[in-house]
Amino acid sequence: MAKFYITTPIFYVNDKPHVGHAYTVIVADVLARYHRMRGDEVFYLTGTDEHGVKIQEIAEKQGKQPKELADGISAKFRLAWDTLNISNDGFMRTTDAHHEDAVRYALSEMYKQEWIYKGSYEALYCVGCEQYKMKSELVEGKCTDHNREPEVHSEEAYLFKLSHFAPEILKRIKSEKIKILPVTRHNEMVSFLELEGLNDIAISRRKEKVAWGIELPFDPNHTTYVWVDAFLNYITGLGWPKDKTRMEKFWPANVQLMSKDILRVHATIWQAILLALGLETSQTLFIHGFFTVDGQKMSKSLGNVVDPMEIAQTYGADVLRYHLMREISFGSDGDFSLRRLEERHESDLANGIGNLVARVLGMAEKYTGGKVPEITASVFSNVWDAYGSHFEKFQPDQALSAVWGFITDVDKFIDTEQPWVLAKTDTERLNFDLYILLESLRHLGRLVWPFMPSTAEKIFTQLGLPDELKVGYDEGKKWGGLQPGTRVTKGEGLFPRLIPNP
RNA sequence: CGCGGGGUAGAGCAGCCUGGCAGCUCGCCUGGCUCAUAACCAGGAGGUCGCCGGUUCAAAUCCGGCCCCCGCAACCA
Repeated sequence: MAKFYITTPIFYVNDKPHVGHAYTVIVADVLARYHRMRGDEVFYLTGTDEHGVKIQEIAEKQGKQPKELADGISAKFRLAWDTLNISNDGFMRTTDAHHEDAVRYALSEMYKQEWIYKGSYEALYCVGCEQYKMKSELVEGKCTDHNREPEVHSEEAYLFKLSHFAPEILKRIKSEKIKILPVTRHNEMVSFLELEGLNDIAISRRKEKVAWGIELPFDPNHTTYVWVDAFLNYITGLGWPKDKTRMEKFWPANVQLMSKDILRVHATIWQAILLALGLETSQTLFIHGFFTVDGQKMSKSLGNVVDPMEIAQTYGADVLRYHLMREISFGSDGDFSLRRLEERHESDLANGIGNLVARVLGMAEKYTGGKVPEITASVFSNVWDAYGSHFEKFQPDQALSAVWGFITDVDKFIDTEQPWVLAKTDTERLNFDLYILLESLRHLGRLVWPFMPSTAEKIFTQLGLPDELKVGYDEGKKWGGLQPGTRVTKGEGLFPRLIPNP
């Protein structure tokens, strides 16, 4: 039995989840469920990143302790993922005690081996604000509030010997030992490393500056900065360093999903930390794009941030899952639009899968009293081959396309066979066709399960197959799994139209 | 010369890596069917694949140049 370990980034708890977070988590969920369906032993990890000066500041503004703030937002993420039916096996919080212990352990180890050394860090201090600034907060090198260049303060810090690992990392990326997908991202990283290389980076801040963080075990005046803390979740989530069996079974991760903005740090700093700790590097980094909303950048100031909870509550989790997986070509940027979501709901879900299921079960009730006929037969080309190969190539959107092609084939079959005529003229052929149709719905349920788990379960219920998910992958994709005599019932429509036609 | 993505039918997108009849969804037109959530099926109209040049028997696809749009600029998925 193969293992499959998949991770999403851990999300920063400065605000509640938005549709971009949801997208990453849904993609990971679809891949995780697909591998579970195949019978692989799966571990799916997500979580929240909770330390740092920003959290400290937001908490102060709200008159809260940082931990209190983090608890609240972290809970919102978990609730959102429950609502979206995300099947993660672990949820890491960087404030979990065993994570903090592990981070201290990692820091000590790296310090002992001199991968971490004392040096200095150049901080930018704006006298006007009386605050340190990030490079990203400056416009043309100036503080936006005071229109002046910040002073450069040199500050004691601990540095990580990232530069040492650059050649090895480049080698591994080139040889695809660390595989970066899609190809354009691989090329991007290779040229970045070849042209610019890597400098050592500061991994600590003075405690008076960033109090909300994990103290360095070898210097209580410093807390560790985001890198060591956040990245380690990918292995502390497996119980590292204590739980050796789980670590040995699942590490290295088969797929680490992320969006393009954090590729660089994952392909460099994170891999270097692993090397420094004597661990295997990641197998695959899969990079997806960003969303715009109705063609515009999603931002708080524009007020167009999409809340996945609202969408799920209005339309249903499966509708959002389907839409995101189908609409966005996996790996590239995409646009999120409610109008498109509603369009897809009507055409693909209501008219497509919803109508087909109702159509077939309606006929079964009408013509055979809801009993699966005694005849078994197959006519459709094997949709499973295309489906599986798309998944192997990390193209879940293509896999979905193949499933919808299958739906069209079944609709076509009904039109060609005209069961409503056969009902009057040829009972044997009618039964033959009905078996094919009902069995097709069983396959449809299985195909759709990784994407839309609730919908799949509804289909199985209507087909009288409560235990269908317990059937193994190879067994389940064979034709003829539906037993003659099974009692089927046309239940509630899967996706009632939002706008009934006149 | 900072990095990257994009410009393909009225709208939204795929195809480009690995050249070989330009494809999908929505919308529109015509026809069929009546089992189904007025759903389904067939046929059709609609595109100088941003512009210019090159390579090639053959270019949306490869190469060079230009124009326009959009992100990012080592913690916003």
